[in-house]
Amino acid sequence: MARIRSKKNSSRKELITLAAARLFREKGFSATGMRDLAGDVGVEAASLYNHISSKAELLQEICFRIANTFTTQLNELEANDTMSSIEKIEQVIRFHIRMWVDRIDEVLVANNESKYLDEPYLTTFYNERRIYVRRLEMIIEDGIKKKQIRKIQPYAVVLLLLSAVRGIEFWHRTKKNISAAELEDSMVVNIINGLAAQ
Amino acid sequence: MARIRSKKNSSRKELITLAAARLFREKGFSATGMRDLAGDVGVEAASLYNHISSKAELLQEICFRIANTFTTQLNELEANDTMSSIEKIEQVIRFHIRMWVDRIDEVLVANNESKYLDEPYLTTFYNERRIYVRRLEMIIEDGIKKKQIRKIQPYAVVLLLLSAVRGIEFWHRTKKNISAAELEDSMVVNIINGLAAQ
DNA sequence: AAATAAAGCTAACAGCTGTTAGTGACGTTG
DNA sequence: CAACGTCACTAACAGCTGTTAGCTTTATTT
Repeated sequence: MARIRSKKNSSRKELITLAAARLFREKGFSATGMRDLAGDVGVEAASLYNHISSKAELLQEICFRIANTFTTQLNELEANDTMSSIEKIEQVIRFHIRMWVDRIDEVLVANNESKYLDEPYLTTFYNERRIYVRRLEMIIEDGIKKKQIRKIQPYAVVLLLLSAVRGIEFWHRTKKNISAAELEDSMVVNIINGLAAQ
Repeated sequence: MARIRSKKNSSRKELITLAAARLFREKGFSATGMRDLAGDVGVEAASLYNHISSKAELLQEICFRIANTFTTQLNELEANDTMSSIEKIEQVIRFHIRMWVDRIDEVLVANNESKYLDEPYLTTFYNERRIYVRRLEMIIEDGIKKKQIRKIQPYAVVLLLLSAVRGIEFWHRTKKNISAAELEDSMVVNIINGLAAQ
């Protein structure tokens, strides 16, 4: 029987998924072959199928794992009613930056390669993302209503947040001499200062 | 003989290149097949080769045409010594926005698909882009020296410019009810105001 | 009208794509 | 030791890839 999912098995699949994320990010989903991936893992292409069921599944795994990570964090944040809107936004920004720094491969694949998801996953993924952005807007709207945040277009703010965080990628590539923590703090300070009322 | 390059010929290749830009943008370079492209143009795949010499050449054409367009504009701007630094930056921003609005397919391909260029084109392209960014920084440094621009990190400003303009894409997709001219003006006002000294 | 160039077509290629089938080696458990 | 699950291997597949060769049709020029 052996119903216990062996540690070897799950860590092997995990290793393959992370290697796939790195390759999909670097070369793009379509340009990455199963033989490339196998070579990276140190195995023949056919052997991969002892652990995964298809190339498409790898992309799904990467994209939805990231989507769920962001959604879960937002769930916890929304449930917390002791934080002000500004504090919530600060937590969101910190979380985005941390994800960008720690899990850059998966995040970039979810951003840039998700268009290669098959249906119905493609539609599901885009819906989840749309809802996520909408929920961020609602936090900001709430903050404006409570006069904790300057009166501005919530959608524009979300846009600013997302593209500011996106800028980290460049920064991260060129200025290696700044630590992740420093980066996080200085970004948060800059953005939050621009938002706070008065 | 007939040494005159017929209008038909050049416009046919142009048509193919623009269709390629649209497909490369939509589906990515690797995921776009010559049969897809041919279908879009209304022709069999083999017939494309009466006008172009390879798929790779199409990507080169798109990327370097865009690179040259930006570089040429910057050349003219640098040669002009009656403009202040702020005015020059304003012209740069306006140009970027106009390119983003008018030639979105080609610009996005040059941004996102250039990694699929073969050597030596890949290296050449990245070098041109690096030099372009460096030249923008120099305009800003010059403006700081002449006290026309606030004292800030030039590299950060260039980053801001480029990613702010990038945000237009989202905006453009969602808020169709604002004209390109309005968009350009409001973006320019916002960015320039943040930069000017005093 | 004859000649020539431009641009389409079909058929086919070699190589690569993701994936399956079948086999055997290894290590753990009964 | 026998049985079993895990996981690697080789060989092979059908379908797709960019591209070429050769031929024919359409348009332009002399």
